[in-house]
Amino acid sequence: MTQRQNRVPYYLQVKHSIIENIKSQSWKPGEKIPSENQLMQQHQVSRSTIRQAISQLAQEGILETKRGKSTTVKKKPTDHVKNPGVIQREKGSEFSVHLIRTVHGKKMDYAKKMLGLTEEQSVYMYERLRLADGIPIAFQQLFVPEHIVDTLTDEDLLVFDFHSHLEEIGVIASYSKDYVSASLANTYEADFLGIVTGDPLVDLTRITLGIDQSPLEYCRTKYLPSYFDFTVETRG
Amino acid sequence: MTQRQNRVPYYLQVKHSIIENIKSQSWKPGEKIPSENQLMQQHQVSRSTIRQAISQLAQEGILETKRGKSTTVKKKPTDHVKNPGVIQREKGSEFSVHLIRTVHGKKMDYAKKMLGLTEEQSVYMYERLRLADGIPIAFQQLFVPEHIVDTLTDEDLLVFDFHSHLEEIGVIASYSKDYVSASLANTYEADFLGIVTGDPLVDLTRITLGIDQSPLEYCRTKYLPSYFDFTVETRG
DNA sequence: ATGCATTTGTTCGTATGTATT
DNA sequence: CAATACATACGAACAAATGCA
Repeated sequence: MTQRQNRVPYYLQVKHSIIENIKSQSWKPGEKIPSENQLMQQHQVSRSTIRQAISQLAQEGILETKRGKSTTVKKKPTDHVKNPGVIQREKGSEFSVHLIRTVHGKKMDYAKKMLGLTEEQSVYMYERLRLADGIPIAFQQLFVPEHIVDTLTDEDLLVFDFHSHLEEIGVIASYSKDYVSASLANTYEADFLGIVTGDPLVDLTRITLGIDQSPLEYCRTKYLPSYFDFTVETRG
Repeated sequence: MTQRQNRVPYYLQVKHSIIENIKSQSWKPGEKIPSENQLMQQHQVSRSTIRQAISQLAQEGILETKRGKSTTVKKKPTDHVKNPGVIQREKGSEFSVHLIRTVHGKKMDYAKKMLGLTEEQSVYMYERLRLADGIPIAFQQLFVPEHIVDTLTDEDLLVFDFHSHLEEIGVIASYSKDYVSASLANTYEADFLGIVTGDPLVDLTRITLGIDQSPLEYCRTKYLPSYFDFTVETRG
Protein backbone atom coordinates (compact mmCIF):
# COMPACT_ATOMS: atom_id res chain seq x y z
CA MET A 1 0.00 0.00 0.00
CA THR A 2 2.39 2.64 1.24
CA GLN A 3 5.54 2.78 -0.84
CA ARG A 4 8.73 4.74 -0.54
CA GLN A 5 9.59 5.49 -4.19
CA ASN A 6 6.54 7.73 -4.43
CA ARG A 7 8.19 10.17 -2.14
CA VAL A 8 4.75 11.14 -1.05
CA PRO A 9 5.06 11.26 2.75
CA TYR A 10 3.68 8.17 4.42
CA TYR A 11 1.28 10.17 6.54
CA LEU A 12 -0.26 11.66 3.40
CA GLN A 13 -0.61 8.23 1.85
CA VAL A 14 -2.38 7.05 4.97
CA LYS A 15 -4.55 10.14 4.93
CA HIS A 16 -5.60 9.50 1.34
CA SER A 17 -6.25 5.88 2.08
CA ILE A 18 -8.58 6.88 4.91
CA ILE A 19 -10.36 9.40 2.72
CA GLU A 20 -10.83 6.78 0.01
CA ASN A 21 -12.39 4.43 2.52
CA ILE A 22 -14.80 7.12 3.55
CA LYS A 23 -15.63 8.20 0.01
CA SER A 24 -16.29 4.60 -1.03
CA GLN A 25 -18.59 4.26 1.96
CA SER A 26 -16.51 1.41 3.36
CA TRP A 27 -16.36 3.50 6.52
CA LYS A 28 -19.64 5.29 6.98
CA PRO A 29 -20.37 8.48 8.93
CA GLY A 30 -20.80 7.78 12.62
CA GLU A 31 -19.01 4.45 12.41
CA LYS A 32 -15.66 3.41 13.85
CA ILE A 33 -12.51 3.26 11.81
CA PRO A 34 -9.74 0.73 12.64
CA SER A 35 -7.68 1.49 15.72
CA GLU A 36 -4.27 3.11 15.42
CA ASN A 37 -2.64 -0.25 16.10
CA GLN A 38 -4.56 -1.93 13.32
CA LEU A 39 -3.74 0.87 10.90
CA MET A 40 -0.06 0.61 11.86
CA GLN A 41 -0.03 -3.01 10.84
CA GLN A 42 -2.07 -2.50 7.69
CA HIS A 43 0.19 0.25 6.43
CA GLN A 44 3.40 -0.93 8.05
CA VAL A 45 4.25 2.46 9.47
CA SER A 46 4.77 3.72 13.00
CA ARG A 47 2.05 4.91 15.28
CA SER A 48 3.26 8.52 15.05
CA THR A 49 2.71 8.46 11.31
CA ILE A 50 -0.80 7.11 11.70
CA ARG A 51 -1.50 9.71 14.36
CA GLN A 52 -0.30 12.52 12.13
CA ALA A 53 -2.73 11.47 9.41
CA ILE A 54 -5.61 11.04 11.83
CA SER A 55 -5.04 14.26 13.74
CA GLN A 56 -5.05 16.25 10.52
CA LEU A 57 -8.27 14.64 9.39
CA ALA A 58 -9.74 15.35 12.80
CA GLN A 59 -8.79 19.00 12.54
CA GLU A 60 -10.32 19.10 9.10
CA GLY A 61 -13.56 17.88 10.60
CA ILE A 62 -13.58 14.55 8.78
CA LEU A 63 -12.80 12.29 11.72
CA GLU A 64 -13.74 12.58 15.36
CA THR A 65 -11.37 11.38 18.08
CA LYS A 66 -11.87 10.95 21.78
CA ARG A 67 -9.56 9.41 24.33
CA GLY A 68 -10.57 5.90 25.25
CA LYS A 69 -13.08 5.59 22.43
CA SER A 70 -12.62 4.55 18.85
CA THR A 71 -12.09 7.17 16.21
CA THR A 72 -15.19 7.64 14.08
CA VAL A 73 -16.07 9.19 10.77
CA LYS A 74 -17.69 12.48 11.58
CA LYS A 75 -21.30 12.79 10.64
CA LYS A 76 -22.26 15.35 8.03
CA PRO A 77 -21.13 18.64 9.57
CA THR A 78 -24.60 20.22 9.29
CA ASP A 79 -24.20 22.58 6.41
CA HIS A 80 -22.41 22.15 3.18
CA VAL A 81 -22.70 25.56 1.66
CA LYS A 82 -21.12 27.15 -1.32
CA ASN A 83 -20.16 30.27 0.54
CA PRO A 84 -17.90 29.25 3.39
CA GLY A 85 -19.03 30.70 6.68
CA VAL A 86 -22.48 31.65 5.53
CA ILE A 87 -25.21 29.52 6.96
CA GLN A 88 -28.89 29.81 6.23
CA ARG A 89 -31.01 27.37 8.07
CA GLU A 90 -34.65 26.79 8.65
CA LYS A 91 -35.35 25.22 12.01
CA GLY A 92 -37.37 22.07 12.26
CA SER A 93 -37.16 18.41 11.38
CA GLU A 94 -39.87 17.74 8.82
CA PHE A 95 -40.26 20.29 6.06
CA SER A 96 -42.93 20.68 3.44
CA VAL A 97 -44.46 23.23 1.13
CA HIS A 98 -48.01 24.28 0.50
CA LEU A 99 -48.91 26.07 -2.69
CA ILE A 100 -51.35 28.88 -1.95
CA ARG A 101 -51.98 30.19 -5.44
CA THR A 102 -50.50 30.75 -8.83
CA VAL A 103 -50.64 34.01 -10.74
CA HIS A 104 -49.61 34.39 -14.34
CA GLY A 105 -49.42 37.65 -16.18
CA LYS A 106 -47.54 40.64 -17.44
CA LYS A 107 -48.23 42.84 -14.48
CA MET A 108 -46.04 42.48 -11.40
CA ASP A 109 -43.79 45.23 -12.57
CA TYR A 110 -41.42 45.16 -9.63
CA ALA A 111 -40.70 41.47 -10.03
CA LYS A 112 -40.19 41.91 -13.75
CA LYS A 113 -37.76 44.70 -13.09
CA MET A 114 -35.81 42.53 -10.68
CA LEU A 115 -35.75 39.73 -13.23
CA GLY A 116 -34.66 42.11 -15.95
CA LEU A 117 -37.58 41.28 -18.19
CA THR A 118 -39.11 43.45 -20.89
CA GLU A 119 -42.66 44.72 -21.07
CA GLU A 120 -43.96 41.94 -23.28
CA GLN A 121 -42.53 39.06 -21.31
CA SER A 122 -44.71 37.42 -18.71
CA VAL A 123 -44.05 36.08 -15.27
CA TYR A 124 -45.41 33.31 -13.09
CA MET A 125 -45.81 33.98 -9.41
CA TYR A 126 -46.16 31.15 -6.96
CA GLU A 127 -47.30 32.00 -3.51
CA ARG A 128 -46.17 29.29 -1.17
CA LEU A 129 -46.17 28.51 2.49
CA ARG A 130 -43.14 26.82 3.96
CA LEU A 131 -43.92 24.44 6.79
CA ALA A 132 -41.70 22.87 9.42
CA ASP A 133 -43.29 19.95 11.20
CA GLY A 134 -46.66 21.09 9.91
CA ILE A 135 -46.30 24.61 11.27
CA PRO A 136 -46.11 27.51 8.83
CA ILE A 137 -42.74 29.17 9.20
CA ALA A 138 -42.55 31.32 6.10
CA PHE A 139 -44.60 33.02 3.44
CA GLN A 140 -42.96 32.94 0.06
CA GLN A 141 -43.52 34.62 -3.26
CA LEU A 142 -41.58 33.03 -6.06
CA PHE A 143 -41.37 34.81 -9.40
CA VAL A 144 -40.16 32.84 -12.41
CA PRO A 145 -39.91 33.95 -16.05
CA GLU A 146 -42.19 32.12 -18.42
CA HIS A 147 -39.40 30.40 -20.30
CA ILE A 148 -38.24 28.72 -17.12
CA VAL A 149 -41.72 27.62 -16.13
CA ASP A 150 -42.01 25.75 -19.41
CA THR A 151 -39.36 23.34 -18.18
CA LEU A 152 -41.12 22.67 -14.90
CA THR A 153 -43.73 20.13 -13.93
CA ASP A 154 -46.42 20.69 -11.35
CA GLU A 155 -44.53 18.67 -8.80
CA ASP A 156 -41.52 20.88 -9.23
CA LEU A 157 -43.47 23.65 -7.64
CA LEU A 158 -43.98 21.72 -4.46
CA VAL A 159 -40.35 20.94 -3.76
CA PHE A 160 -39.15 22.59 -0.65
CA ASP A 161 -35.92 23.97 -1.96
CA PHE A 162 -36.74 25.37 -5.36
CA HIS A 163 -33.34 26.93 -5.63
CA SER A 164 -31.30 23.76 -5.43
CA HIS A 165 -34.04 21.93 -7.28
CA LEU A 166 -33.26 23.99 -10.33
CA GLU A 167 -29.85 22.42 -10.49
CA GLU A 168 -31.24 18.93 -10.24
CA ILE A 169 -33.39 19.38 -13.30
CA GLY A 170 -30.47 20.72 -15.24
CA VAL A 171 -31.00 24.44 -14.95
CA ILE A 172 -27.64 25.73 -13.89
CA ALA A 173 -27.39 28.75 -11.68
CA SER A 174 -24.18 30.71 -11.79
CA TYR A 175 -24.94 33.50 -9.45
CA SER A 176 -27.30 34.27 -6.67
CA LYS A 177 -27.67 37.10 -4.26
CA ASP A 178 -29.55 37.19 -0.98
CA TYR A 179 -30.73 40.35 0.71
CA VAL A 180 -31.74 40.21 4.30
CA SER A 181 -34.03 42.71 5.89
CA ALA A 182 -36.92 42.91 8.29
CA SER A 183 -40.56 43.72 7.72
CA LEU A 184 -43.81 43.41 9.51
CA ALA A 185 -46.54 41.00 8.59
CA ASN A 186 -49.54 42.42 6.81
CA THR A 187 -52.99 40.98 7.46
CA TYR A 188 -52.80 38.63 4.49
CA GLU A 189 -49.46 37.16 5.54
CA ALA A 190 -50.27 37.06 9.22
CA ASP A 191 -53.33 35.02 8.45
CA PHE A 192 -51.34 32.29 6.73
CA LEU A 193 -48.57 32.28 9.30
CA GLY A 194 -50.89 32.16 12.27
CA ILE A 195 -49.55 35.36 13.77
CA VAL A 196 -50.80 38.85 14.40
CA THR A 197 -50.66 41.66 11.89
CA GLY A 198 -47.56 43.67 12.61
CA ASP A 199 -45.41 40.85 13.95
CA PRO A 200 -41.81 41.07 12.75
CA LEU A 201 -40.55 38.88 9.94
CA VAL A 202 -37.14 38.16 8.51
CA ASP A 203 -37.39 39.31 4.96
CA LEU A 204 -35.15 37.37 2.61
CA THR A 205 -34.92 38.29 -1.05
CA ARG A 206 -33.07 36.10 -3.49
CA ILE A 207 -32.18 36.63 -7.10
CA THR A 208 -30.68 33.82 -9.12
CA LEU A 209 -29.08 34.15 -12.54
CA GLY A 210 -28.17 31.40 -14.99
CA ILE A 211 -24.79 30.89 -16.55
CA ASP A 212 -25.73 33.21 -19.39
CA GLN A 213 -26.74 35.85 -16.82
CA SER A 214 -30.39 35.36 -17.67
CA PRO A 215 -32.70 35.56 -14.66
CA LEU A 216 -33.97 32.29 -13.24
CA GLU A 217 -35.90 33.34 -10.17
CA TYR A 218 -36.75 36.23 -7.96
CA CYS A 219 -37.89 35.00 -4.62
CA ARG A 220 -39.08 36.80 -1.55
CA THR A 221 -39.51 34.83 1.64
CA LYS A 222 -40.74 36.17 4.95
CA TYR A 223 -39.78 34.00 7.88
CA LEU A 224 -40.92 33.86 11.44
CA PRO A 225 -37.72 35.01 13.13
CA SER A 226 -37.57 32.10 15.54
CA TYR A 227 -37.64 29.56 12.73
CA PHE A 228 -34.84 30.99 10.69
CA ASP A 229 -31.12 31.30 11.28
CA PHE A 230 -28.89 33.44 9.22
CA THR A 231 -25.31 33.51 10.41
CA VAL A 232 -22.05 34.68 8.97
CA GLU A 233 -18.76 33.48 10.35
CA THR A 234 -15.52 35.31 9.81
CA ARG A 235 -12.14 33.83 10.52
CA GLY A 236 -8.73 35.41 10.25
CA MET B 1 7.57 28.58 32.63
CA THR B 2 6.27 25.13 31.88
CA GLN B 3 5.49 23.14 34.98
CA ARG B 4 4.40 19.59 35.53
CA GLN B 5 2.05 19.88 38.50
CA ASN B 6 -0.40 21.88 36.40
CA ARG B 7 -1.23 18.81 34.45
CA VAL B 8 -1.97 21.06 31.57
CA PRO B 9 -0.16 19.34 28.72
CA TYR B 10 3.16 20.93 27.92
CA TYR B 11 2.23 21.52 24.32
CA LEU B 12 -0.80 23.53 25.40
CA GLN B 13 1.35 25.57 27.76
CA VAL B 14 3.72 26.27 24.90
CA LYS B 15 0.81 27.12 22.65
CA HIS B 16 -0.54 29.52 25.22
CA SER B 17 2.85 31.10 25.68
CA ILE B 18 3.15 31.68 21.95
CA ILE B 19 -0.30 33.24 21.85
CA GLU B 20 0.60 35.53 24.72
CA ASN B 21 3.68 36.71 22.85
CA ILE B 22 1.55 37.49 19.84
CA LYS B 23 -1.19 39.20 21.82
CA SER B 24 1.33 41.36 23.65
CA GLN B 25 2.80 42.28 20.28
CA SER B 26 6.22 40.94 21.28
CA TRP B 27 6.01 38.89 18.14
CA LYS B 28 4.31 40.93 15.45
CA PRO B 29 2.50 39.75 12.33
CA GLY B 30 4.91 38.96 9.54
CA GLU B 31 7.85 38.58 11.90
CA LYS B 32 9.83 35.49 12.83
CA ILE B 33 9.30 33.58 16.03
CA PRO B 34 12.18 31.72 17.72
CA SER B 35 13.27 28.49 16.09
CA GLU B 36 12.09 25.14 17.36
CA ASN B 37 15.48 24.55 18.93
CA GLN B 38 15.36 27.85 20.82
CA LEU B 39 11.84 27.17 22.01
CA MET B 40 12.96 23.70 23.18
CA GLN B 41 15.56 25.26 25.39
CA GLN B 42 13.34 28.09 26.62
CA HIS B 43 10.59 25.73 27.68
CA GLN B 44 12.76 22.75 28.47
CA VAL B 45 10.64 20.32 26.50
CA SER B 46 11.36 18.10 23.56
CA ARG B 47 11.15 19.14 19.96
CA SER B 48 8.04 17.01 19.35
CA THR B 49 6.21 19.00 21.99
CA ILE B 50 7.18 22.29 20.43
CA ARG B 51 6.18 20.99 17.03
CA GLN B 52 2.79 19.90 18.28
CA ALA B 53 2.10 23.41 19.58
CA ILE B 54 3.35 25.09 16.42
CA SER B 55 1.62 22.78 13.98
CA GLN B 56 -1.71 23.36 15.68
CA LEU B 57 -1.24 27.11 15.58
CA ALA B 58 -0.29 26.82 11.94
CA GLN B 59 -3.45 24.88 11.19
CA GLU B 60 -5.44 27.50 13.04
CA GLY B 61 -3.99 30.12 10.75
CA ILE B 62 -2.06 31.95 13.46
CA LEU B 63 1.45 30.90 12.46
CA GLU B 64 2.93 30.19 9.06
CA THR B 65 5.55 27.51 8.61
CA LYS B 66 7.71 26.66 5.63
CA ARG B 67 10.52 24.19 5.35
CA GLY B 68 13.92 25.81 5.58
CA LYS B 69 12.54 29.21 6.59
CA SER B 70 11.69 30.57 10.00
CA THR B 71 8.18 30.26 11.30
CA THR B 72 6.35 33.58 11.24
CA VAL B 73 3.27 35.12 12.75
CA LYS B 74 0.70 35.10 10.02
CA LYS B 75 -0.41 38.46 8.75
CA LYS B 76 -4.10 39.12 8.92
CA PRO B 77 -5.62 39.37 5.51
CA THR B 78 -7.28 42.74 4.99
CA ASP B 79 -10.98 43.15 5.54
CA HIS B 80 -12.28 42.61 2.07
CA VAL B 81 -10.60 39.25 1.64
CA LYS B 82 -12.21 37.96 4.78
CA ASN B 83 -15.49 36.78 3.48
CA PRO B 84 -15.95 37.24 -0.21
CA GLY B 85 -19.50 37.98 -1.20
CA VAL B 86 -20.79 39.08 2.16
CA ILE B 87 -21.63 42.74 2.37
CA GLN B 88 -22.92 44.58 5.39
CA ARG B 89 -23.57 48.20 4.87
CA GLU B 90 -25.15 51.02 6.73
CA LYS B 91 -26.69 53.59 4.44
CA GLY B 92 -25.74 57.20 4.78
CA SER B 93 -22.80 59.51 4.25
CA GLU B 94 -21.88 60.89 7.65
CA PHE B 95 -21.81 58.44 10.53
CA SER B 96 -21.50 59.02 14.24
CA VAL B 97 -22.23 57.40 17.57
CA HIS B 98 -24.05 58.62 20.64
CA LEU B 99 -23.48 56.90 23.96
CA ILE B 100 -26.77 56.56 25.80
CA ARG B 101 -25.62 54.98 29.02
CA THR B 102 -23.11 52.64 30.60
CA VAL B 103 -23.99 49.75 32.88
CA HIS B 104 -21.44 47.77 34.84
CA GLY B 105 -22.20 44.71 36.89
CA LYS B 106 -22.44 40.99 37.31
CA LYS B 107 -26.03 40.67 36.28
CA MET B 108 -26.79 40.53 32.57
CA ASP B 109 -26.76 36.76 32.62
CA TYR B 110 -27.56 36.25 28.98
CA ALA B 111 -24.71 38.42 27.82
CA LYS B 112 -22.36 36.66 30.21
CA LYS B 113 -23.44 33.33 28.86
CA MET B 114 -22.79 34.46 25.32
CA LEU B 115 -19.37 35.72 26.36
CA GLY B 116 -18.60 32.48 28.17
CA LEU B 117 -17.93 34.24 31.46
CA THR B 118 -18.24 32.76 34.95
CA GLU B 119 -20.49 33.96 37.76
CA GLU B 120 -17.89 36.16 39.41
CA GLN B 121 -16.74 37.98 36.30
CA SER B 122 -18.36 41.26 35.48
CA VAL B 123 -19.45 42.86 32.26
CA TYR B 124 -19.73 46.36 30.90
CA MET B 125 -22.70 47.22 28.76
CA TYR B 126 -22.68 50.23 26.51
CA GLU B 127 -25.94 51.34 25.04
CA ARG B 128 -25.27 53.33 21.93
CA LEU B 129 -27.16 54.97 19.15
CA ARG B 130 -25.76 54.79 15.67
CA LEU B 131 -26.47 57.84 13.56
CA ALA B 132 -26.25 58.41 9.84
CA ASP B 133 -26.27 62.05 8.85
CA GLY B 134 -27.60 62.91 12.26
CA ILE B 135 -30.54 60.52 12.02
CA PRO B 136 -30.66 57.54 14.39
CA ILE B 137 -30.47 54.36 12.35
CA ALA B 138 -29.68 51.76 14.99
CA PHE B 139 -29.92 50.99 18.67
CA GLN B 140 -26.94 49.06 19.94
CA GLN B 141 -26.07 47.19 23.09
CA LEU B 142 -22.42 46.34 23.36
CA PHE B 143 -21.26 43.90 26.05
CA VAL B 144 -17.58 43.72 26.85
CA PRO B 145 -15.78 41.63 29.52
CA GLU B 146 -14.12 43.68 32.22
CA HIS B 147 -10.60 42.66 31.26
CA ILE B 148 -11.10 44.11 27.80
CA VAL B 149 -12.58 47.34 29.11
CA ASP B 150 -9.43 47.89 31.13
CA THR B 151 -7.55 48.40 27.89
CA LEU B 152 -10.02 50.97 26.57
CA THR B 153 -10.20 54.72 26.94
CA ASP B 154 -13.38 56.76 27.02
CA GLU B 155 -12.92 57.84 23.43
CA ASP B 156 -12.71 54.23 22.36
CA LEU B 157 -16.35 53.89 23.26
CA LEU B 158 -17.42 56.55 20.84
CA VAL B 159 -15.80 55.13 17.75
CA PHE B 160 -18.29 54.09 15.19
CA ASP B 161 -16.90 50.68 14.39
CA PHE B 162 -15.92 49.17 17.70
CA HIS B 163 -15.24 45.87 16.05
CA SER B 164 -12.45 46.98 13.78
CA HIS B 165 -11.31 49.45 16.38
CA LEU B 166 -10.30 46.56 18.60
CA GLU B 167 -7.67 45.55 16.09
CA GLU B 168 -6.26 49.03 15.88
CA ILE B 169 -5.53 49.13 19.58
CA GLY B 170 -3.84 45.75 19.41
CA VAL B 171 -6.61 43.44 20.51
CA ILE B 172 -6.59 40.75 17.87
CA ALA B 173 -9.80 39.05 16.87
CA SER B 174 -9.63 35.66 15.25
CA TYR B 175 -13.24 34.82 14.82
CA SER B 176 -16.53 36.52 14.66
CA LYS B 177 -20.04 35.41 13.98
CA ASP B 178 -23.04 37.46 12.97
CA TYR B 179 -26.61 36.35 13.41
CA VAL B 180 -29.32 38.11 11.52
CA SER B 181 -32.89 38.12 12.62
CA ALA B 182 -35.85 40.45 12.91
CA SER B 183 -37.60 41.90 15.91
CA LEU B 184 -40.00 44.68 16.69
CA ALA B 185 -39.09 47.87 18.46
CA ASN B 186 -40.14 48.17 22.07
CA THR B 187 -41.15 51.52 23.49
CA TYR B 188 -37.67 52.25 24.80
CA GLU B 189 -35.98 51.55 21.49
CA ALA B 190 -38.68 53.21 19.41
CA ASP B 191 -38.22 56.39 21.41
CA PHE B 192 -34.54 56.64 20.57
CA LEU B 193 -35.00 55.70 16.96
CA GLY B 194 -37.87 58.07 16.37
CA ILE B 195 -40.24 55.37 15.27
CA VAL B 196 -43.39 53.77 16.58
CA THR B 197 -43.45 50.90 19.04
CA GLY B 198 -43.82 47.71 17.04
CA ASP B 199 -42.00 48.83 13.93
CA PRO B 200 -39.78 46.09 12.49
CA LEU B 201 -36.03 46.13 13.03
CA VAL B 202 -33.17 44.15 11.57
CA ASP B 203 -31.67 42.43 14.55
CA LEU B 204 -27.96 41.79 14.19
CA THR B 205 -26.03 39.90 16.85
CA ARG B 206 -22.28 39.65 16.75
CA ILE B 207 -19.86 37.63 18.83
CA THR B 208 -16.15 38.16 18.51
CA LEU B 209 -13.43 35.89 19.92
CA GLY B 210 -9.71 36.54 20.33
CA ILE B 211 -6.98 34.29 19.01
CA ASP B 212 -7.04 32.29 22.20
CA GLN B 213 -10.79 31.89 21.82
CA SER B 214 -11.45 34.23 24.70
CA PRO B 215 -14.52 36.43 24.20
CA LEU B 216 -13.94 40.03 23.20
CA GLU B 217 -17.43 41.38 22.59
CA TYR B 218 -21.05 40.46 22.33
CA CYS B 219 -22.95 43.06 20.41
CA ARG B 220 -26.59 43.39 19.53
CA THR B 221 -27.65 46.02 17.05
CA LYS B 222 -31.16 46.76 15.90
CA TYR B 223 -31.31 48.64 12.61
CA LEU B 224 -34.06 50.46 10.85
CA PRO B 225 -34.49 48.13 7.87
CA SER B 226 -34.21 50.88 5.30
CA TYR B 227 -30.83 51.99 6.60
CA PHE B 228 -29.15 48.63 6.58
CA ASP B 229 -28.11 46.30 3.80
CA PHE B 230 -27.10 42.76 4.30
CA THR B 231 -26.40 40.86 1.12
CA VAL B 232 -24.74 37.59 0.31
CA GLU B 233 -23.51 36.76 -3.15
CA THR B 234 -22.87 33.25 -4.31
CA ARG B 235 -21.03 32.35 -7.46
CA GLY B 236 -20.39 28.96 -9.03
C1' DA C 1 -18.05 -3.01 41.93
C1' DT C 2 -13.44 -4.41 40.35
C1' DG C 3 -10.04 -5.09 37.42
C1' DC C 4 -8.14 -5.73 32.96
C1' DA C 5 -7.64 -4.97 28.05
C1' DT C 6 -8.22 -1.58 24.56
C1' DT C 7 -7.86 2.97 22.67
C1' DT C 8 -6.44 7.50 22.24
C1' DG C 9 -3.40 11.33 24.38
C1' DT C 10 1.15 13.16 25.85
C1' DT C 11 6.10 13.21 25.83
C1' DC C 12 10.58 11.84 25.19
C1' DG C 13 14.71 10.70 22.21
C1' DT C 14 16.89 9.85 17.83
C1' DA C 15 17.80 9.82 12.94
C1' DT C 16 17.42 11.45 8.45
C1' DG C 17 15.51 14.36 4.57
C1' DT C 18 15.09 18.82 2.29
C1' DA C 19 14.71 23.76 1.56
C1' DT C 20 16.77 28.22 2.76
C1' DT C 21 20.34 31.32 4.12
C1' DC D 1 29.75 24.21 0.99
C1' DA D 2 28.20 24.64 5.65
C1' DA D 3 24.96 25.90 9.02
C1' DT D 4 20.29 26.49 10.09
C1' DA D 5 15.47 25.61 9.85
C1' DC D 6 11.47 22.94 9.33
C1' DA D 7 9.53 18.04 7.72
C1' DT D 8 9.18 13.19 8.02
C1' DA D 9 9.63 8.92 10.44
C1' DC D 10 10.73 5.49 13.87
C1' DG D 11 10.21 3.54 18.52
C1' DA D 12 9.30 3.61 23.37
C1' DA D 13 6.99 4.64 27.58
C1' DC D 14 3.43 6.14 30.40
C1' DA D 15 -1.22 8.54 31.27
C1' DA D 16 -6.10 8.76 31.05
C1' DA D 17 -10.64 7.48 29.44
C1' DT D 18 -13.56 3.84 28.03
C1' DG D 19 -15.77 -0.64 27.78
C1' DC D 20 -16.25 -5.27 29.00
C1' DA D 21 -15.87 -9.61 31.54
